[in-house]
Formats: sequence, structure tokens, C-alpha cells
Amino acid sequence: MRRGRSLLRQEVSDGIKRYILDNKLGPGDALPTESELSATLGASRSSVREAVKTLDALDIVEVRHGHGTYVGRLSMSALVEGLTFRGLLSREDDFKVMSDLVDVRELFERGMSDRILATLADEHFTDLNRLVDDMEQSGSGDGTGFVEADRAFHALLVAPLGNELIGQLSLAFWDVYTVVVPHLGVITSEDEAETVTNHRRIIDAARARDADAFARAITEHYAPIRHRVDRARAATSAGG
Amino acid sequence: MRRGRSLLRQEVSDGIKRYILDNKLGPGDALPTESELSATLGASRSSVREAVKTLDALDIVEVRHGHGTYVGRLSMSALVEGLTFRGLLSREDDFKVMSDLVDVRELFERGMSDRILATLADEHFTDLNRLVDDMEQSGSGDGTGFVEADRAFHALLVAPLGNELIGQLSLAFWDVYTVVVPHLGVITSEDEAETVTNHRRIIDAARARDADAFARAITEHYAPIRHRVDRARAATSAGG
DNA sequence: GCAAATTTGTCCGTATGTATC
DNA sequence: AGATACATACGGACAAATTTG
Repeated sequence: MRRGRSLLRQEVSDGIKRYILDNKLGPGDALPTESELSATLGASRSSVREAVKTLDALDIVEVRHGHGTYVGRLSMSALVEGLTFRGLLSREDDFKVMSDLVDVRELFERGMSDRILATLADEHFTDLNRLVDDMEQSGSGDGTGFVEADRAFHALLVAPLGNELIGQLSLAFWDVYTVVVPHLGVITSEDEAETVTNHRRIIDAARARDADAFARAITEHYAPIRHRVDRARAATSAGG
Repeated sequence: MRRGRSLLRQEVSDGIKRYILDNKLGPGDALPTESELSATLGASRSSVREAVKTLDALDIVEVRHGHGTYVGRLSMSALVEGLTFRGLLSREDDFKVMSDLVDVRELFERGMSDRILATLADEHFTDLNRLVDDMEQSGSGDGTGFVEADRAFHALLVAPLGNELIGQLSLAFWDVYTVVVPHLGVITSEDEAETVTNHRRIIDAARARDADAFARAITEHYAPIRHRVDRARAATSAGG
């Protein structure tokens, strides 16, 4: 088997991507079996499997045990996993990654404030208010309801923009923050009451179409989050 | 061999990540060989290899043929590959992904305008000007010099922020756009002279510390880029 | 509920290509 | 050049999961 210079696994990976593009497949559509790909692309099943695994990591394909291989959802899962690991590894780096991450989260919601205020309709406000109600009630109960409502709140905030990429990136960064923050090393007492208050302030400013108040509410909402990361950074540099 | 519920490959992947975290390794540090990992984690070489390939796709590890396996650079390569494929696949979707992408690129530079203006120093202006000079000269020659200078320009613009994450995301989106735009299907006559002019306007506004002019210059710079994508979207919906 | 068929998951052994010393 | 260490690739076999009859 003569192989020029590039890796066979890479050629197989490219071949699978080309197959999806040429056949105009979309998320959920079925791909040939590993055996068929092996025959078509002229590589052993082992090489095909390794190629499929790299595409699976990027959510370009999705493998279901005993069922088959399908086109993936093309989500931000790879970004989440990579950034999460980077955040966990950044202990030596004083968690600077997390600090930068909070900046980006605030940038998305602040930088899009004009368009958010312009597109938010009455229905959105009722949905947002309902979510904050959920946060308030489930706060004393199990903690999972609170964080899920918080996630949905930030998703709904940028949803009316119609820019799915921003919505997905925003949620991806939320996911990374939520996973990494328990590992920051300091007691990050999630003041749920404060979060509820800040969320309500964001809704009120948006409903009043007050751009300045909205931007201020966003900043105030991220202030305690930023403070949590900064405390962890200070503790690390002092203790380490 | 009994295994609970999760896949062995996943356990191996988690084991490798844990090894990196526990030993506080950083990019470039060596990992155990595949054989050692196989013995340590209790899995065959095949399973280890597949796990390593998924981590390689996320740039968490980096494999050098005949040399060994090392901790990766934790770059945005996975985001670039995933978004690029999504952009190429979005023909049916009227290239909406690309339209959203341009929004995000502009958001980064517009949303950070205040901090950019506050942190840009004299040295940065000379570097930026030199890059635009390069673009002007290499414009008539080979096209590679132009695009590289353009990439460096946008990198330098957000570099003084000190937020590496924004810098890397900004470049990642630049990479995706540059790869996908030739496949948009319409003649996207890259008006290099116009790009040079717009870049100079951005520098001038920054030098004058004029926030409004800076924001306007950014918008005007992305206007033709946005127009290119919109034309492609219109052509696709009309032709298909 | 059982059994067969299909498909992916895992393992082993071997040979080859690549980089280092 | 030779030797060594390592990743790459192959082929076959069996296990596990899912669907279907």
C-alpha cells in the first residue's frame, strides 16, 4: 500500500466529509457502514474507525452503537470540551482563561444590546419573567432547576436576534463556565437571590427600551461572576 | 470484560485528560506511549488509539508520527474545522451561517472598541500601518501576502486587549470566512484597494481616539464583506 | 420473549513508516 | 548505516447494542 505523504486517516476523514457535501446530507442523515466506507475509500476498517472518531469529536458525524453512523448536529460540543479542559488546566495560569471567558459572555449581551432591545417582543418578556420565577422558586429546592433556568434565560435573551451562531456560542461559554467554576478552588457561594434580582433588572430595562440601563444591568449581572473568578485567581497566586 | 455502561474509549479519553490535569502538564509536554497508556488504563492499543484521535481532534493532545504523543496547544482548530464544514454544508441554508459569522466578527471589534482605543499605543499604530503597507504592495503580486497581512491586521487590532480568548476566536472566525468564501458560488471580487482604504480609516480613527469614527470605520469595513455573503445567499435562493 | 441479522465496540498479532541516536 | 522506539496501518475474530421478525 503506497501512501504519498499525507496520512491515510486524514484522507479517509476528508473522503467522509466530501461524501456528506456531495450528497447534500444534513444532520441525522445516515452514512454508509464502516465496512462500506472501508471498501469505498480503500482503507482498513481500523483506519476508517479512527477517522470517524475524529469527525465524531467535532460533531460532524454521530455514531450510535449497534445502529450506524449519521451526520452530526454540527454543534459547539468540541468548543465546549476544549475550552473546559483549557479552563481546568489553567490553574497554573491563574484561571486567566476563565476571566477572558466572562469578558466574552458580557460582550455578546452588551454588544448586541441595541438589536436585542429592538427585537424583544411581549412574548419574550413573559417567557423571561417565567424563567426568573422558576429560578426564585426552585432556588431553595434542588439546585438543578436554578441553573437550568439560568441557562435558558441567557439563551432566550439573545434568541430574538435571529443569529443562531451567537446564541450557540453564548450557551457554549455558559456551559464552560458552569462546569469549570466548581473547580476554581474558592467557595463560590452562588448568591441565587442576587442573580434573580439582576435578571429582573435586565428584563425591566429591556421592557423600558432603555439602552443605557440595559447595558448597566448586564454589567452589574456579570460583576459578581467576574468577582468570583478574580477571587479564585488571587487565591491561586497567593497559595501557589 | 464487563464494562458498566459507558464506552471504554470514553473512559480512556477521560483517563488521559485526568493524567494531564493531575500531573499539571502543559502544551508540548510528553505523554506516555500508546503501549504504556494501554497497560495503565487497561485497554487495548486500538481503543487507546481511537481515544487519542478524539483528543487530537480537539487539540488536547498532539501526535507526532514516530516520535510520541504530547499535550496539544489547546487552540481553536476544532472550532475552525467544525464551523468551516458547517459553512460549506449550509448551501441549502442560504449560507446563513456565514452571515451570522460576519456579525460575530464585527461584534468583536465594535463591542471592544472602547477598550481597544484605550489600550492601543504608538507601537501598535506603526505595526498596523506597516501591515497595511504590505497589503498595498503585495496586492498586485501574489495574493497570499495580502490575505496574510489582512489576518495579521485583525489579530493586532484586538491583541492589546490582553484577552487571548477574544483574539483566538477572532482569528478562528477569520479563518473560517477565508476558507468558505471562495465556495460561495458568486464572483467575490476581493476589492483589495477598498480593503486597504477601510483599514487605514480604522487606524486613523483609533489614533484620533474617536470612538464613534472607529465604530463607523469597523461597520464600513464589514459592509462589503457582508454584501458579498448576502449576494451569495440571494443567488442561492434564486438559483435553487 | 426469543432469535437472527446488522452494525459498532474491542481485542490481538503482524508488518510498515518515521524519527532519533 | 545500524539500532531502537514509536506511531501507522492492516486483517481477522469475538463481544455488545440495536432493530426486526
